[in-house]
Amino acid sequence: MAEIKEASSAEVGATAPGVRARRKAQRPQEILHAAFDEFVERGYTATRIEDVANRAGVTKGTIYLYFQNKEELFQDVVRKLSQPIFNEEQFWQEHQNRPSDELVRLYLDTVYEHMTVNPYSREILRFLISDGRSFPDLTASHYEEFVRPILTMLQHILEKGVREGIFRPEAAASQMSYILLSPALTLTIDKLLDCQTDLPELGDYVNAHYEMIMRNVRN
Amino acid sequence: MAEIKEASSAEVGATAPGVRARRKAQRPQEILHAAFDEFVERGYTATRIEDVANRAGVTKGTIYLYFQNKEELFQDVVRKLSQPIFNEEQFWQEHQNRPSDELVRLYLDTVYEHMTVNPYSREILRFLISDGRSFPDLTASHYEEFVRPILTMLQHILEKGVREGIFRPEAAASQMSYILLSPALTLTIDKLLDCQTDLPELGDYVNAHYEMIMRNVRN
Amino acid sequence: MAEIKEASSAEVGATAPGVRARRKAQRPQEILHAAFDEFVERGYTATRIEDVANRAGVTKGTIYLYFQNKEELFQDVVRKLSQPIFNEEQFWQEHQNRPSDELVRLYLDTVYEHMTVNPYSREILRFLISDGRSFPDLTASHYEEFVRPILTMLQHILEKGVREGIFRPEAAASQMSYILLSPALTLTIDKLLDCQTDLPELGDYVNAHYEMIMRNVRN
Amino acid sequence: MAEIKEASSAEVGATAPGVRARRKAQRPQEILHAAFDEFVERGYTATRIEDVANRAGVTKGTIYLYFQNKEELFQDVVRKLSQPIFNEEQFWQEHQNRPSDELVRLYLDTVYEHMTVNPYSREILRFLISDGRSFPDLTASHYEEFVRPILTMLQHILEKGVREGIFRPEAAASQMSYILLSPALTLTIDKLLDCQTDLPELGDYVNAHYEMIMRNVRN
DNA sequence: CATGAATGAGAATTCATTCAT
DNA sequence: CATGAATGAATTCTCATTCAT
Repeated sequence: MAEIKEASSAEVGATAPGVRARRKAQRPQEILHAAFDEFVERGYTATRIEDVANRAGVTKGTIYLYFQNKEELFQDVVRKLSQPIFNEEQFWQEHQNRPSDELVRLYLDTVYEHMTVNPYSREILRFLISDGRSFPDLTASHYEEFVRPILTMLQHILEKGVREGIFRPEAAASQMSYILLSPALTLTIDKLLDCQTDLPELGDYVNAHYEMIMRNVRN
Repeated sequence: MAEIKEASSAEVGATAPGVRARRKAQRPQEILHAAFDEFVERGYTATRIEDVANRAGVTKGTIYLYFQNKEELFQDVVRKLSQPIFNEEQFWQEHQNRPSDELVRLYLDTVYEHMTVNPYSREILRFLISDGRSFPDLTASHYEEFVRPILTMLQHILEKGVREGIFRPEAAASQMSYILLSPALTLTIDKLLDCQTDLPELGDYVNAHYEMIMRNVRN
Repeated sequence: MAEIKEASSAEVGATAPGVRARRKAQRPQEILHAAFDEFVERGYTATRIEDVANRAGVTKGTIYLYFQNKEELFQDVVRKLSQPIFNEEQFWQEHQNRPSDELVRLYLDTVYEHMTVNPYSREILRFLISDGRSFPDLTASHYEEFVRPILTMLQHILEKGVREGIFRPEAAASQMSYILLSPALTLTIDKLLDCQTDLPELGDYVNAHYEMIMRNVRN
Repeated sequence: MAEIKEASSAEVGATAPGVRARRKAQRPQEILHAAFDEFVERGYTATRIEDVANRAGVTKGTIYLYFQNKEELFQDVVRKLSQPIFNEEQFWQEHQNRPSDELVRLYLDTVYEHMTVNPYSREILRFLISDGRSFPDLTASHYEEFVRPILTMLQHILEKGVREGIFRPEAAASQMSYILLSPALTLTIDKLLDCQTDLPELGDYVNAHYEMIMRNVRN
């Protein structure tokens, strides 16, 4: 989490006119992160605004200067702290001319790297599973903006492989990317449950996942 | 839910001494189901005991005749409404002499049938993702009693296939069953999020899942 | 306390026609004693009817067969378990012709003996101090029936001593018995507070009390 | 009660920064007094936090800004509203060179004056008799801080009289002060019970008490 | 802008009392 | 008579939200 907070501070710090203004400009971010942490620890309903305020180093009233109410705060946490894994355009540019099986590997590495480094996606998934029914639009838009692109990206790689003839035609069937990505979700849920499942090393797991995909898509 | 209520009435109905006794015997089940429904709709923290009571057709006080407090009620919901998918022994007896690939198919059909017919496992997963950190033992024991057996069952089928030479030796590697079962979990989470993902028919999905497994385990 | 419970059982036991009837006849007494014990341990408000019932070996409903409600139960405990220390007439008959100073000693011994053997007076005093304002008539009538006679008895002894010329005339002044009996009340309060005051042996205390009286009343 | 409230305002009033701060500084005292009054009227258990709040002119929630819970409130009432009768050092300074019998009289006058003017000691005794068993440390520390010093003070006066030869040696025996002070406690209990005992004027009672003491301690 | 005292609508829990069996 | 399941009013305590300073 730290690296992200720092990233966001960095964005602001450089050109801000004074300490006061800098503080002020950061406030919403600081509050969002404090809220995120509290929501992770206690869940939405059990989190008290005052806890968020304390963690953010401000007082209750201040929260209400930046967020209408607790529900808005929650939704803003989900909306503003969600981070896309891929910029698809950039991915294609960076990896032009690579064979499709290598692209699958790069894709997978990126997905697991993101999951490893960054607790946001995982915990936001928890928020949506726990309290999403109270915020149906939020769930839908989060899915469209942050989940679907990941599936679409894989779909595009698979289609490329099919076009190139190294993947079998059925590899681009509609539900395929969905099924092929599943093991990553399984690992996520496992961490959310935090129960001692005896999983192997992450590296082995990624390899196994990669091989599973290949056996399904290769001609 | 229906089948459970009926089961419990059946146990008691015949020999119950009087109306009062019969009611008393059913109450805990009725309350558990009402609580389950409310927890599903609102989540643990946002559910009020009075809501549970109203849904169960009793008053607040009655809840406390049968459950110490809200936390115990929650834990009892998870413990008592969880249902094992397989009786492994019975599975083997019923399907003696079947070839391993057919067993995989039977296994998968059972898993998806269970998921379709019965909201308990799915919603209890939601409970544990949402509030499991407040009840760590609960999560652990639920995992051991209801989740691990499903993985173990698959593992045993895979091992049988390997022994018979129709599955490749790596099919019984430790993380394999974990990975191969993932698509079922994905579907579960999808339903928990209740967002309009454009999944195909369940039948097609199961077929795709089955084929994914076969491509990974066949020699 | 035991000896009193036994006393009351004994009264009934001998000639009762059957066990059932005997039980029934004892019920109110048993409930009163159970209630007394609970009130002593927890105080009036904090005592639950069910605790009383459990201690009496019956169920909640049964209490209401014998007592209108909790308030009545409390008042009956005070009224029916209060025990007079003296039967004044009997005292005079038994100790005819004794000199007055000896009567004072006999009187004092009786008072302290009663206090030692029997927790009722003390605890009923606690009840009245704690909750008497909710039952003003109760307090008044208890005072008249059980407290004033003790003071009057002493008053009469003092008057006798004055008549006989061995006590000075002022010994029979109106507030005198009140003041002279005070040390016994002090000891009672001390026990009610149950704080470790470093009082000497009871015997020494009674001697000191007796001497205090004598120094005040002797000519 | 008045004098205490005023005292606390005086401490703060002068330099307080604003109305809010001034209010905040007074609130705990105001609540303590309101709680005291309610506890006196209804007893600890029967007093509702809301009653205290209403009497203090605030709402329920406010009580909890200043006191953790009802038990703490009760204990703070006992601890913070208890007032020592004597500052022993000051007593000796003010009354240097007075004969011991005169000191006894001054002592007694102070005790009864305190009892007359100030309901705190009396009612706190009620609290401890009623509910002290739920707060054993409270009872013990109250005894040490507020009761024992009164007995010790008398003990010291008696010892001085013995040294000076005007009191007989036994006047300083350990239980003596305990016995000699008893009539004051009797009067206190009498007021707690609020039953119409036909006591004479307070002045006469104090005189009688004083004479009782003198007859016991004079050579 | 920021504060934090105050509010008051709830929510969990308890328990005297009733009444069908 | 006795039971004990059920009730529901009452009570403690919490916390999102407001607003005077």
